[in-house]
Amino acid sequence: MSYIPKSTCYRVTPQRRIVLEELKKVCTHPTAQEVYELVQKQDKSVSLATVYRSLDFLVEQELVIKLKARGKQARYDADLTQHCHLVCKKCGRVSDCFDVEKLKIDSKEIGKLGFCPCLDYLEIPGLCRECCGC
Amino acid sequence: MSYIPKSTCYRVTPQRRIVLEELKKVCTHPTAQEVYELVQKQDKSVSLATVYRSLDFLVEQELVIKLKARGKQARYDADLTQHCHLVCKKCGRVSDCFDVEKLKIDSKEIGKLGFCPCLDYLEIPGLCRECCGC
DNA sequence: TTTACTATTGATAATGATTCTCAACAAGAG
DNA sequence: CTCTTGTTGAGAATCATTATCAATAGTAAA
Ligand SMILES: [Mn+2]
Ligand SMILES: [Mn+2]
Ligand SMILES: [Zn+2]
Ligand SMILES: [Zn+2]
Repeated sequence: MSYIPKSTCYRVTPQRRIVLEELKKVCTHPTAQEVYELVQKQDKSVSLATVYRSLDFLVEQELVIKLKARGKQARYDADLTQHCHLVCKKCGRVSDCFDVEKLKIDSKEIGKLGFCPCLDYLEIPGLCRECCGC
Repeated sequence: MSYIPKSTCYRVTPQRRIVLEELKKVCTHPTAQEVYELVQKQDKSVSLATVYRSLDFLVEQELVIKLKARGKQARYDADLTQHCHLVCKKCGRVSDCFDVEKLKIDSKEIGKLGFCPCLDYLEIPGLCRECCGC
């Protein structure tokens, strides 16, 4: 009689697949607009709104990380290996820092302040090689 | 004959003074809108645009720090003693961490990656006491 | 297959924080 | 006072992101 809603897991659509695949190809931490341009090269019919929705979806599925960085546009990263980000305050470029040992942030000490840090989302502001004289 | 522009340093206007004074009173890292509401209690005639402009000005003068934090609105801090910020990913609250020794980020090691970090602008994402079960 | 239902999409409008425009005003130099 | 430039309030514009909505596509029951 009443229609029982199914478990609904057919969620890997062609659009979402393209977004994830294109994001995996690059290491530039592109903005949504930049992802859209990459996706367009694969399929002209995918809309910008769908790119935004796909990115949201992939972030929720924890297949993609969303970076706030500097600037107005968010940036995205499909590399899930633990690393943090070095964000240039001048040009906005985002580079990776995989050697997390270089960041000896003492989680336990911060924990005593009543705060559970997520260090894999850490964005360290500064100046990149090109923008920094030193 | 030609008018030589003066050194022009009469820049501490009443509006800017109120903005800075109100910001110094609080430790909540308010948004521009929240600063506007504080300023309104002192002087109803100050506009939101002026609050934005004053905050920009104070940031440029390095009297105020601008935080990107999570969320859409920027936050501001008039406390210039060296400290970093703990940003709750859930509720958005920003708290201070003055004991920078707790953050033993190795600037030299990061420097080897060709990046000059500004650790006094560091925002550490995580979960605050209220939002974290642990 | 046919039907019923729901998720997803493209196109487009709306939102909202921030920035810009501009005429009026304020203040310093002469 | 006069000239010039900085600052303001009011409101418009910008632009990244989100919401709306009708159309479509996928799924499962019958
Ligand atoms: Mn990365
Ligand atoms: Mn602070
Ligand atoms: Zn740079
Ligand atoms: Zn919280």
